[in-house]
Amino acid sequence: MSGSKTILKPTEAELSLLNILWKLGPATVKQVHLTVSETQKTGYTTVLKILQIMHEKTLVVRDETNRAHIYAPADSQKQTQSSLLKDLVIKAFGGSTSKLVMRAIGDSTTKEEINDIRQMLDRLEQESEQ
Amino acid sequence: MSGSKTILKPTEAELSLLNILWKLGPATVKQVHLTVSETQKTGYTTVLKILQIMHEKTLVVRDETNRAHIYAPADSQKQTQSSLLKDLVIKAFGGSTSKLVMRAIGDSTTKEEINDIRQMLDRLEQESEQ
DNA sequence: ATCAAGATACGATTGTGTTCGTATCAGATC
DNA sequence: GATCTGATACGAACACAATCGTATCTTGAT
Repeated sequence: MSGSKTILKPTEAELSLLNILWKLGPATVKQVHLTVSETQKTGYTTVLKILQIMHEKTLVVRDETNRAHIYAPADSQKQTQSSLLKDLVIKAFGGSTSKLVMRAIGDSTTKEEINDIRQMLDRLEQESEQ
Repeated sequence: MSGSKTILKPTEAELSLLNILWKLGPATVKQVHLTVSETQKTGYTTVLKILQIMHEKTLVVRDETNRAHIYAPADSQKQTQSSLLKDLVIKAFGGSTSKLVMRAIGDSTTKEEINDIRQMLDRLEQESEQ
């Protein structure tokens, strides 16, 4: 069920632009470039080119109504995060999500985070029990 | 404390060989290639080359005593998994491990896995409390 | 109509990952 | 010591990601 299609894995540069688009919402190249520039020095046309490539790959949708095109993520942040996780689970954790989760927890979670996670588990179990 | 060094991120092909080395223990190119061949068709020299590159990058150590060199992972599977997770947390989850964990749990864990994770949380909390 | 400003499109360059064919080397056997 | 075998080393080819300079296009103002 749900999405399917063969999973599209964004590259590193693409993912960083997706992060910006999820934060800004639909945006022009100019806006994206401006945001990028807060943390890195990257040329305008570099951002443009990557967005164009992402459009070809259907990682983003593009509204060409106006002269300055408006780009928006094709998939939700949630879907993309799930894809990337699934990929890592397969390639580095032998397909076991729980192994990944336990490694992640063991590494670097604070007490507050542990509580958040426990609540999440409770909620999940309730849902699946009724 | 612990490892540090700038995190060395294995590529996809490298990671697949690391998985084999963790499973086999120290092994020759021949052994690695044989194992690879169970699931993919990859040339012997391809495996050799990748192992050589990994050696240059210090992703593996190499025993050159005998004619057929013996390769072994430089870092533990645990360390590598942690590195990869950390990388994904930063690039796709805004640095929040708990967000990653919750996404992973929400996606695809079975009841048994949920129990495993809960036990892990309990253990963690006990440890940090004493 | 022309022009200037600001946008997209194109093309080249560079770097890196992956693959493998061929060359070379080392060691055992005759 | 010549040869055969099985290993490593080298180099080239291909693909893709990332970057950016330059060319082209569009539109509003003169």
